[in-house]
Amino acid sequence: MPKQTFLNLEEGKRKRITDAFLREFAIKPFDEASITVVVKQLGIAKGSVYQYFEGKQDLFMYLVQQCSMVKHRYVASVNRSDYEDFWTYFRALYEYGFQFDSENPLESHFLHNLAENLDSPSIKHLYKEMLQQAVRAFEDLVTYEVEQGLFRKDISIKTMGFQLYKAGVSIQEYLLFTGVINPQQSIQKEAPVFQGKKQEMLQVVDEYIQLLRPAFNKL
Amino acid sequence: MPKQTFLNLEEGKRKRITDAFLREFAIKPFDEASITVVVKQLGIAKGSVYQYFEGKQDLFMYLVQQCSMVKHRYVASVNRSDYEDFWTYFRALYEYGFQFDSENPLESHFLHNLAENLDSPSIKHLYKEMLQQAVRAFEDLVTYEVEQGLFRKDISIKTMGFQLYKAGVSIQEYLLFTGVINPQQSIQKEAPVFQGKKQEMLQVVDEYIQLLRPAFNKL
DNA sequence: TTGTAAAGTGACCGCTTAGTCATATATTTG
DNA sequence: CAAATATATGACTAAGCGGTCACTTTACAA
Repeated sequence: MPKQTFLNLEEGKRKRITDAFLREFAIKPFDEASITVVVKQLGIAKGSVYQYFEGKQDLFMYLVQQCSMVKHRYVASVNRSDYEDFWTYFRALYEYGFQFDSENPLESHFLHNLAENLDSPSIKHLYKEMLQQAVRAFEDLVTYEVEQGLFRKDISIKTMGFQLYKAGVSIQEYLLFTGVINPQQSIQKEAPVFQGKKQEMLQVVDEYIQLLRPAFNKL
Repeated sequence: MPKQTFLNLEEGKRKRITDAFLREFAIKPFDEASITVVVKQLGIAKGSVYQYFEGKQDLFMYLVQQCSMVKHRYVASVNRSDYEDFWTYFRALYEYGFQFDSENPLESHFLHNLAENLDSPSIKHLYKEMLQQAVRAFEDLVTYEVEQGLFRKDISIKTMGFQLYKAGVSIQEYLLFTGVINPQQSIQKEAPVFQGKKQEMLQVVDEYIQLLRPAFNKL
Protein backbone atom coordinates (compact mmCIF):
# COMPACT_ATOMS: atom_id res chain seq x y z
CA MET A 1 0.00 0.00 0.00
CA PRO A 2 2.75 2.52 0.65
CA LYS A 3 4.64 3.39 -2.54
CA GLN A 4 8.09 1.94 -3.16
CA THR A 5 9.57 5.34 -2.37
CA PHE A 6 8.53 4.97 1.25
CA LEU A 7 9.93 1.48 1.53
CA ASN A 8 13.23 2.65 0.06
CA LEU A 9 13.60 5.21 2.81
CA GLU A 10 16.33 4.83 5.37
CA GLU A 11 14.80 2.98 8.32
CA GLY A 12 15.33 5.80 10.78
CA LYS A 13 13.44 8.27 8.67
CA ARG A 14 10.72 5.77 7.90
CA LYS A 15 10.23 5.19 11.59
CA ARG A 16 10.23 8.88 12.44
CA ILE A 17 7.47 9.44 9.92
CA THR A 18 5.46 6.41 10.94
CA ASP A 19 5.68 7.35 14.59
CA ALA A 20 4.57 10.92 14.02
CA PHE A 21 1.49 9.75 12.19
CA LEU A 22 0.77 7.14 14.83
CA ARG A 23 0.82 9.90 17.40
CA GLU A 24 -1.61 12.00 15.38
CA PHE A 25 -4.05 9.20 14.66
CA ALA A 26 -3.79 8.05 18.26
CA ILE A 27 -5.47 11.20 19.54
CA LYS A 28 -7.87 12.19 16.75
CA PRO A 29 -10.61 10.58 14.69
CA PHE A 30 -9.60 9.88 11.13
CA ASP A 31 -11.33 12.87 9.60
CA GLU A 32 -9.79 15.25 12.09
CA ALA A 33 -6.28 13.87 12.02
CA SER A 34 -4.31 16.37 9.99
CA ILE A 35 -1.54 15.54 7.59
CA THR A 36 -0.68 19.23 7.44
CA VAL A 37 -0.05 19.32 11.18
CA VAL A 38 2.14 16.22 11.14
CA VAL A 39 4.37 17.33 8.28
CA LYS A 40 4.96 20.60 10.12
CA GLN A 41 6.00 18.64 13.22
CA LEU A 42 8.27 16.47 11.12
CA GLY A 43 9.73 19.41 9.22
CA ILE A 44 9.11 17.78 5.87
CA ALA A 45 7.06 18.94 2.92
CA LYS A 46 3.49 17.84 2.50
CA GLY A 47 4.25 16.69 -1.01
CA SER A 48 6.57 14.08 0.42
CA VAL A 49 3.71 12.29 2.11
CA TYR A 50 2.10 11.89 -1.30
CA GLN A 51 5.34 10.46 -2.64
CA TYR A 52 5.12 7.84 0.09
CA PHE A 53 1.39 7.06 0.12
CA GLU A 54 -1.53 7.15 -2.27
CA GLY A 55 -3.51 9.30 0.14
CA LYS A 56 -4.75 9.62 3.67
CA GLN A 57 -6.62 6.31 3.71
CA ASP A 58 -3.65 4.46 2.30
CA LEU A 59 -1.46 5.94 5.01
CA PHE A 60 -3.99 5.02 7.66
CA MET A 61 -4.35 1.44 6.49
CA TYR A 62 -0.59 1.09 6.56
CA LEU A 63 -0.57 2.16 10.19
CA VAL A 64 -3.37 -0.26 11.05
CA GLN A 65 -1.58 -3.09 9.34
CA GLN A 66 1.76 -2.35 11.00
CA CYS A 67 0.31 -2.12 14.49
CA SER A 68 -1.87 -5.18 14.06
CA MET A 69 1.16 -7.13 12.92
CA VAL A 70 3.19 -6.15 15.94
CA LYS A 71 0.39 -6.88 18.37
CA HIS A 72 -0.37 -10.19 16.69
CA ARG A 73 3.11 -11.41 17.46
CA TYR A 74 2.31 -11.07 21.16
CA VAL A 75 -1.20 -12.48 21.09
CA ALA A 76 -0.23 -15.40 18.89
CA SER A 77 2.34 -16.52 21.43
CA VAL A 78 -0.47 -17.43 23.81
CA ASN A 79 -1.94 -20.84 23.10
CA ARG A 80 -5.25 -22.04 24.40
CA SER A 81 -3.82 -25.53 24.72
CA ASP A 82 -1.39 -24.34 27.37
CA TYR A 83 -4.27 -23.54 29.71
CA GLU A 84 -6.80 -25.83 31.34
CA ASP A 85 -9.42 -23.16 31.75
CA PHE A 86 -10.59 -20.65 29.16
CA TRP A 87 -10.44 -17.80 31.65
CA THR A 88 -6.83 -18.31 32.59
CA TYR A 89 -6.14 -18.22 28.86
CA PHE A 90 -8.25 -15.06 28.61
CA ARG A 91 -6.27 -13.54 31.44
CA ALA A 92 -2.99 -14.50 29.81
CA LEU A 93 -4.05 -12.59 26.69
CA TYR A 94 -4.19 -9.47 28.82
CA GLU A 95 -0.81 -10.19 30.33
CA TYR A 96 0.73 -10.40 26.89
CA GLY A 97 -1.27 -7.36 25.90
CA PHE A 98 0.47 -5.56 28.73
CA GLN A 99 3.81 -6.75 27.39
CA PHE A 100 2.93 -5.45 23.94
CA ASP A 101 1.89 -2.15 25.42
CA SER A 102 5.04 -1.58 27.39
CA GLU A 103 7.32 -2.51 24.51
CA ASN A 104 5.33 -0.68 21.81
CA PRO A 105 3.60 2.26 23.47
CA LEU A 106 2.94 4.16 20.27
CA GLU A 107 1.40 1.21 18.48
CA SER A 108 -0.60 0.45 21.60
CA HIS A 109 -1.95 3.98 21.77
CA PHE A 110 -2.87 3.88 18.13
CA LEU A 111 -4.80 0.65 18.54
CA HIS A 112 -6.44 1.99 21.66
CA ASN A 113 -7.86 4.87 19.67
CA LEU A 114 -8.73 2.73 16.67
CA ALA A 115 -12.37 2.20 17.55
CA GLU A 116 -13.04 5.91 17.96
CA ASN A 117 -10.89 6.59 14.95
CA LEU A 118 -13.01 4.40 12.76
CA ASP A 119 -16.15 6.33 13.61
CA SER A 120 -15.35 8.88 10.95
CA PRO A 121 -17.79 8.69 8.05
CA SER A 122 -15.00 8.46 5.46
CA ILE A 123 -13.93 5.10 6.74
CA LYS A 124 -17.12 3.54 8.03
CA HIS A 125 -16.60 0.73 5.53
CA LEU A 126 -13.27 -0.15 7.11
CA TYR A 127 -14.91 -0.23 10.50
CA LYS A 128 -17.44 -2.91 9.56
CA GLU A 129 -14.70 -5.01 8.04
CA MET A 130 -12.47 -4.88 11.07
CA LEU A 131 -15.29 -5.38 13.53
CA GLN A 132 -16.39 -8.48 11.68
CA GLN A 133 -12.87 -9.84 11.73
CA ALA A 134 -12.52 -9.24 15.46
CA VAL A 135 -15.89 -10.72 16.33
CA ARG A 136 -15.21 -13.78 14.20
CA ALA A 137 -12.04 -14.43 16.17
CA PHE A 138 -14.04 -14.38 19.39
CA GLU A 139 -16.71 -16.61 17.89
CA ASP A 140 -13.97 -19.10 17.13
CA LEU A 141 -12.83 -19.03 20.73
CA VAL A 142 -16.37 -19.64 21.90
CA THR A 143 -16.97 -22.42 19.37
CA TYR A 144 -13.96 -24.28 20.68
CA GLU A 145 -15.12 -24.01 24.28
CA VAL A 146 -18.60 -25.18 23.39
CA GLU A 147 -17.19 -28.13 21.51
CA GLN A 148 -15.08 -29.01 24.51
CA GLY A 149 -18.25 -28.96 26.58
CA LEU A 150 -16.95 -26.10 28.70
CA PHE A 151 -19.27 -23.31 27.57
CA ARG A 152 -23.05 -23.46 27.60
CA LYS A 153 -24.86 -24.74 24.56
CA ASP A 154 -28.15 -22.90 25.04
CA ILE A 155 -26.88 -19.53 23.80
CA SER A 156 -26.00 -18.98 20.16
CA ILE A 157 -22.33 -18.77 19.27
CA LYS A 158 -22.95 -15.42 17.62
CA THR A 159 -24.32 -13.88 20.79
CA MET A 160 -21.65 -15.32 23.03
CA GLY A 161 -18.87 -14.37 20.63
CA PHE A 162 -20.13 -10.84 20.32
CA GLN A 163 -20.62 -10.43 24.02
CA LEU A 164 -17.18 -11.82 24.79
CA TYR A 165 -15.65 -9.39 22.32
CA LYS A 166 -17.61 -6.57 23.91
CA ALA A 167 -16.50 -7.67 27.35
CA GLY A 168 -12.91 -7.30 26.22
CA VAL A 169 -13.58 -3.81 24.97
CA SER A 170 -15.50 -3.10 28.13
CA ILE A 171 -12.50 -3.84 30.28
CA GLN A 172 -10.46 -1.20 28.50
CA GLU A 173 -13.30 1.27 28.76
CA TYR A 174 -13.76 0.53 32.43
CA LEU A 175 -10.11 1.23 33.11
CA LEU A 176 -10.52 4.48 31.24
CA PHE A 177 -13.74 5.33 33.00
CA THR A 178 -12.30 4.77 36.44
CA GLY A 179 -9.20 6.75 35.57
CA VAL A 180 -6.78 3.87 36.02
CA ILE A 181 -5.44 4.54 32.55
CA ASN A 182 -5.28 7.91 30.84
CA PRO A 183 -4.14 7.53 27.24
CA GLN A 184 -4.36 11.27 26.50
CA GLN A 185 -1.85 11.88 29.25
CA SER A 186 0.35 8.85 28.64
CA ILE A 187 0.83 9.64 25.00
CA GLN A 188 2.16 13.08 25.78
CA LYS A 189 4.78 11.49 27.97
CA GLU A 190 5.42 8.82 25.34
CA ALA A 191 4.60 6.39 28.14
CA PRO A 192 2.81 3.07 27.72
CA VAL A 193 -0.92 3.09 28.40
CA PHE A 194 -0.60 0.64 31.28
CA GLN A 195 2.70 1.81 32.75
CA GLY A 196 2.74 0.98 36.44
CA LYS A 197 -0.85 -0.22 36.20
CA LYS A 198 -0.35 -3.92 35.53
CA GLN A 199 -1.73 -5.06 38.87
CA GLU A 200 -4.73 -2.76 38.74
CA MET A 201 -5.44 -3.84 35.20
CA LEU A 202 -5.27 -7.52 36.05
CA GLN A 203 -7.46 -6.97 39.08
CA VAL A 204 -10.16 -5.58 36.83
CA VAL A 205 -9.69 -8.48 34.43
CA ASP A 206 -10.04 -10.88 37.33
CA GLU A 207 -13.21 -9.24 38.54
CA TYR A 208 -14.67 -9.31 35.06
CA ILE A 209 -13.81 -12.98 34.80
CA GLN A 210 -15.44 -13.64 38.14
CA LEU A 211 -18.54 -11.85 36.87
CA LEU A 212 -18.66 -13.43 33.43
CA ARG A 213 -17.63 -17.00 34.15
CA PRO A 214 -21.12 -18.06 35.27
CA ALA A 215 -22.54 -16.43 32.15
CA PHE A 216 -20.48 -18.48 29.74
CA ASN A 217 -19.48 -21.65 31.55
CA LYS A 218 -21.65 -24.72 31.49
CA LEU A 219 -23.70 -25.41 34.60
CA MET B 1 -29.55 27.67 26.20
CA PRO B 2 -31.35 28.67 23.03
CA LYS B 3 -31.93 32.41 22.83
CA GLN B 4 -35.37 33.85 23.44
CA THR B 5 -35.72 34.45 19.72
CA PHE B 6 -35.83 30.73 19.10
CA LEU B 7 -38.41 30.14 21.79
CA ASN B 8 -40.58 32.89 20.36
CA LEU B 9 -40.74 31.15 17.00
CA GLU B 10 -43.96 29.67 15.80
CA GLU B 11 -43.99 26.05 16.88
CA GLY B 12 -44.10 24.66 13.35
CA LYS B 13 -40.98 26.51 12.35
CA ARG B 14 -39.21 25.67 15.56
CA LYS B 15 -39.93 22.02 14.97
CA ARG B 16 -38.83 22.12 11.34
CA ILE B 17 -35.51 23.58 12.40
CA THR B 18 -35.03 21.21 15.33
CA ASP B 19 -35.84 18.21 13.17
CA ALA B 20 -33.45 19.19 10.43
CA PHE B 21 -30.60 19.47 12.91
CA LEU B 22 -31.58 16.21 14.57
CA ARG B 23 -31.29 14.56 11.17
CA GLU B 24 -27.85 16.04 10.59
CA PHE B 25 -26.46 15.15 14.01
CA ALA B 26 -28.04 11.71 13.74
CA ILE B 27 -25.75 10.72 10.90
CA LYS B 28 -22.52 12.60 11.60
CA PRO B 29 -20.10 13.12 14.45
CA PHE B 30 -20.34 16.55 16.04
CA ASP B 31 -17.32 18.01 14.32
CA GLU B 32 -18.50 16.88 10.91
CA ALA B 33 -22.12 17.87 11.25
CA SER B 34 -22.48 20.99 9.17
CA ILE B 35 -24.65 23.94 10.03
CA THR B 36 -24.08 25.25 6.53
CA VAL B 37 -25.58 22.12 5.02
CA VAL B 38 -28.63 22.19 7.26
CA VAL B 39 -29.51 25.81 6.65
CA LYS B 40 -29.34 25.15 2.91
CA GLN B 41 -31.76 22.26 3.37
CA LEU B 42 -34.04 24.45 5.45
CA GLY B 43 -33.80 27.34 3.07
CA ILE B 44 -32.96 29.78 5.84
CA ALA B 45 -29.95 32.01 6.34
CA LYS B 46 -27.02 30.85 8.39
CA GLY B 47 -27.24 34.03 10.41
CA SER B 48 -30.63 32.94 11.69
CA VAL B 49 -29.12 29.98 13.47
CA TYR B 50 -26.96 32.40 15.39
CA GLN B 51 -30.03 34.41 16.28
CA TYR B 52 -31.45 31.24 17.79
CA PHE B 53 -28.39 29.70 19.47
CA GLU B 54 -25.11 30.87 20.95
CA GLY B 55 -23.18 28.51 18.74
CA LYS B 56 -22.83 24.94 17.55
CA GLN B 57 -22.35 23.45 21.02
CA ASP B 58 -25.32 25.34 22.38
CA LEU B 59 -27.46 24.02 19.56
CA PHE B 60 -26.20 20.51 20.14
CA MET B 61 -26.84 20.58 23.85
CA TYR B 62 -30.36 21.78 23.20
CA LEU B 63 -30.94 18.75 20.99
CA VAL B 64 -29.50 16.40 23.60
CA GLN B 65 -31.66 17.92 26.28
CA GLN B 66 -34.83 17.78 24.19
CA CYS B 67 -34.35 14.16 23.17
CA SER B 68 -33.38 13.05 26.64
CA MET B 69 -36.49 14.68 28.01
CA VAL B 70 -38.75 12.90 25.57
CA LYS B 71 -37.12 9.54 26.13
CA HIS B 72 -37.17 9.99 29.87
CA ARG B 73 -40.95 10.24 29.81
CA TYR B 74 -41.06 6.70 28.46
CA VAL B 75 -38.39 5.16 30.66
CA ALA B 76 -39.71 6.79 33.81
CA SER B 77 -43.07 5.16 33.28
CA VAL B 78 -41.50 1.79 34.01
CA ASN B 79 -41.22 1.08 37.71
CA ARG B 80 -39.00 -1.56 39.19
CA SER B 81 -41.60 -2.20 41.86
CA ASP B 82 -44.07 -3.44 39.24
CA TYR B 83 -41.81 -6.38 38.45
CA GLU B 84 -40.80 -9.29 40.62
CA ASP B 85 -37.60 -9.95 38.73
CA PHE B 86 -34.98 -7.44 37.67
CA TRP B 87 -34.74 -8.94 34.21
CA THR B 88 -38.41 -8.63 33.40
CA TYR B 89 -38.01 -5.00 34.42
CA PHE B 90 -34.94 -4.75 32.21
CA ARG B 91 -36.92 -6.26 29.36
CA ALA B 92 -39.78 -3.82 29.94
CA LEU B 93 -37.35 -0.95 29.56
CA TYR B 94 -36.65 -2.17 26.05
CA GLU B 95 -40.34 -2.49 25.30
CA TYR B 96 -40.90 1.12 26.29
CA GLY B 97 -37.76 2.02 24.39
CA PHE B 98 -39.44 0.52 21.35
CA GLN B 99 -42.50 2.64 22.00
CA PHE B 100 -40.35 5.75 22.26
CA ASP B 101 -38.62 4.82 19.04
CA SER B 102 -41.77 4.32 17.03
CA GLU B 103 -43.38 7.52 18.27
CA ASN B 104 -40.25 9.68 18.05
CA PRO B 105 -38.08 8.25 15.28
CA LEU B 106 -35.99 11.36 14.84
CA GLU B 107 -35.18 11.73 18.51
CA SER B 108 -34.47 8.02 18.64
CA HIS B 109 -32.04 8.23 15.75
CA PHE B 110 -30.31 11.17 17.33
CA LEU B 111 -29.84 9.34 20.60
CA HIS B 112 -28.67 6.25 18.75
CA ASN B 113 -25.88 8.25 17.21
CA LEU B 114 -25.08 10.13 20.38
CA ALA B 115 -22.25 7.90 21.51
CA GLU B 116 -20.42 8.20 18.20
CA ASN B 117 -21.31 11.83 18.06
CA LEU B 118 -19.62 12.54 21.34
CA ASP B 119 -16.35 11.10 20.13
CA SER B 120 -15.47 14.39 18.51
CA PRO B 121 -12.58 16.10 20.31
CA SER B 122 -14.49 19.38 20.66
CA ILE B 123 -17.00 17.82 22.99
CA LYS B 124 -15.01 15.14 24.79
CA HIS B 125 -15.83 16.92 28.03
CA LEU B 126 -19.55 16.46 27.44
CA TYR B 127 -18.97 12.79 26.79
CA LYS B 128 -17.43 12.11 30.18
CA GLU B 129 -20.24 13.94 31.89
CA MET B 130 -23.00 12.03 30.16
CA LEU B 131 -21.26 8.68 30.48
CA GLN B 132 -20.90 9.22 34.20
CA GLN B 133 -24.54 10.09 34.50
CA ALA B 134 -25.62 6.99 32.59
CA VAL B 135 -23.34 4.65 34.50
CA ARG B 136 -24.48 6.07 37.81
CA ALA B 137 -28.08 5.26 36.90
CA PHE B 138 -27.11 1.66 36.27
CA GLU B 139 -25.11 1.52 39.48
CA ASP B 140 -28.25 2.58 41.30
CA LEU B 141 -30.18 -0.24 39.69
CA VAL B 142 -27.52 -2.71 40.75
CA THR B 143 -27.31 -1.32 44.27
CA TYR B 144 -31.03 -1.87 44.73
CA GLU B 145 -30.82 -5.46 43.53
CA VAL B 146 -27.89 -6.18 45.81
CA GLU B 147 -29.70 -4.70 48.77
CA GLN B 148 -32.70 -6.87 47.98
CA GLY B 149 -30.38 -9.84 48.03
CA LEU B 150 -31.08 -10.60 44.40
CA PHE B 151 -27.71 -9.73 42.86
CA ARG B 152 -24.38 -11.15 43.95
CA LYS B 153 -22.44 -9.38 46.64
CA ASP B 154 -18.95 -10.54 45.66
CA ILE B 155 -18.55 -8.15 42.72
CA SER B 156 -18.20 -4.42 43.24
CA ILE B 157 -21.20 -2.24 42.41
CA LYS B 158 -19.03 -0.18 40.11
CA THR B 159 -18.05 -3.16 37.99
CA MET B 160 -21.55 -4.58 37.82
CA GLY B 161 -23.08 -1.20 37.08
CA PHE B 162 -20.64 -0.49 34.33
CA GLN B 163 -20.99 -3.92 32.81
CA LEU B 164 -24.78 -3.72 32.90
CA TYR B 165 -24.64 -0.36 31.17
CA LYS B 166 -22.30 -1.81 28.60
CA ALA B 167 -24.57 -4.80 28.11
CA GLY B 168 -27.37 -2.42 27.23
CA VAL B 169 -25.21 -0.66 24.69
CA SER B 170 -24.04 -4.05 23.46
CA ILE B 171 -27.56 -5.11 22.61
CA GLN B 172 -27.99 -2.12 20.33
CA GLU B 173 -24.63 -2.78 18.73
CA TYR B 174 -25.42 -6.43 18.24
CA LEU B 175 -28.64 -5.58 16.44
CA LEU B 176 -26.64 -3.25 14.27
CA PHE B 177 -23.88 -5.78 13.72
CA THR B 178 -26.26 -8.51 12.68
CA GLY B 179 -28.12 -6.13 10.39
CA VAL B 180 -31.45 -6.39 12.21
CA ILE B 181 -31.50 -2.61 12.45
CA ASN B 182 -30.01 -0.20 9.96
CA PRO B 183 -30.23 3.36 11.24
CA GLN B 184 -28.52 4.84 8.19
CA GLN B 185 -31.25 3.39 6.03
CA SER B 186 -34.16 4.01 8.40
CA ILE B 187 -33.35 7.66 8.80
CA GLN B 188 -33.53 8.25 5.08
CA LYS B 189 -37.01 6.81 5.08
CA GLU B 190 -37.88 8.79 8.22
CA ALA B 191 -38.72 5.39 9.68
CA PRO B 192 -38.17 4.33 13.30
CA VAL B 193 -35.01 2.40 14.00
CA PHE B 194 -36.90 -0.68 15.15
CA GLN B 195 -39.82 -0.55 12.73
CA GLY B 196 -41.12 -4.06 12.20
CA LYS B 197 -38.27 -5.43 14.30
CA LYS B 198 -39.84 -5.53 17.75
CA GLN B 199 -39.91 -9.31 17.97
CA GLU B 200 -36.35 -9.70 16.71
CA MET B 201 -35.18 -7.01 19.09
CA LEU B 202 -36.87 -8.62 22.08
CA GLN B 203 -35.48 -11.99 21.10
CA VAL B 204 -31.99 -10.58 21.32
CA VAL B 205 -32.81 -8.95 24.64
CA ASP B 206 -34.10 -12.28 25.91
CA GLU B 207 -30.99 -14.10 24.82
CA TYR B 208 -28.81 -11.50 26.47
CA ILE B 209 -30.83 -11.84 29.64
CA GLN B 210 -30.45 -15.58 29.53
CA LEU B 211 -26.71 -15.12 29.14
CA LEU B 212 -26.26 -12.44 31.78
CA ARG B 213 -28.65 -13.59 34.48
CA PRO B 214 -26.20 -16.11 35.97
CA ALA B 215 -23.53 -13.41 35.93
CA PHE B 216 -25.47 -10.98 38.06
CA ASN B 217 -27.96 -13.01 40.04
CA LYS B 218 -27.10 -14.49 43.42
CA LEU B 219 -26.39 -18.21 43.47
C1' DT C 1 -49.78 55.93 9.10
C1' DT C 2 -45.75 56.11 11.41
C1' DG C 3 -42.22 54.41 14.62
C1' DT C 4 -40.09 50.79 17.01
C1' DA C 5 -38.61 46.39 18.01
C1' DA C 6 -38.01 41.64 16.57
C1' DA C 7 -36.69 38.47 13.04
C1' DG C 8 -34.26 37.30 8.96
C1' DT C 9 -30.42 37.75 5.67
C1' DG C 10 -26.13 36.45 3.01
C1' DA C 11 -21.73 38.31 1.71
C1' DC C 12 -17.76 38.10 4.08
C1' DC C 13 -13.77 36.80 7.40
C1' DG C 14 -10.26 33.90 8.91
C1' DC C 15 -9.06 29.55 9.16
C1' DT C 16 -8.23 24.66 7.95
C1' DT C 17 -8.17 20.73 5.04
C1' DA C 18 -6.51 16.91 1.32
C1' DG C 19 -4.37 16.78 -2.59
C1' DT C 20 -1.48 18.55 -6.90
C1' DC C 21 2.45 19.66 -9.61
C1' DA C 22 6.16 22.17 -11.69
C1' DT C 23 10.49 22.80 -10.01
C1' DA C 24 14.76 21.81 -7.51
C1' DT C 25 17.95 18.86 -5.29
C1' DA C 26 20.23 14.38 -4.37
C1' DT C 27 21.69 10.00 -5.70
C1' DT C 28 22.87 6.48 -8.73
C1' DT C 29 24.39 4.72 -13.02
C1' DG C 30 26.98 4.57 -17.46
C1' DC D 1 32.00 14.02 -15.61
C1' DA D 2 27.30 13.60 -17.49
C1' DA D 3 22.95 11.67 -17.91
C1' DA D 4 19.27 9.53 -15.79
C1' DT D 5 16.63 8.45 -12.11
C1' DA D 6 14.77 9.00 -7.48
C1' DT D 7 13.50 12.07 -3.89
C1' DA D 8 12.04 16.43 -1.80
C1' DT D 9 9.69 20.77 -1.99
C1' DG D 10 6.01 24.34 -0.92
C1' DA D 11 3.07 27.48 -3.29
C1' DC D 12 -1.23 26.59 -5.00
C1' DT D 13 -6.21 24.89 -5.76
C1' DA D 14 -10.80 24.09 -4.54
C1' DA D 15 -13.42 23.21 -0.97
C1' DG D 16 -15.14 23.19 3.53
C1' DC D 17 -16.12 25.14 8.11
C1' DG D 18 -18.08 28.28 12.27
C1' DG D 19 -19.07 32.60 13.10
C1' DT D 20 -20.01 37.86 12.30
C1' DC D 21 -22.45 41.94 11.18
C1' DA D 22 -24.34 45.74 8.63
C1' DC D 23 -28.32 45.56 6.53
C1' DT D 24 -33.39 44.55 5.13
C1' DT D 25 -37.83 42.85 6.03
C1' DT D 26 -41.67 41.83 8.92
C1' DA D 27 -44.88 42.52 12.79
C1' DC D 28 -47.15 45.11 15.73
C1' DA D 29 -48.38 49.02 18.71
C1' DA D 30 -49.39 53.94 19.12
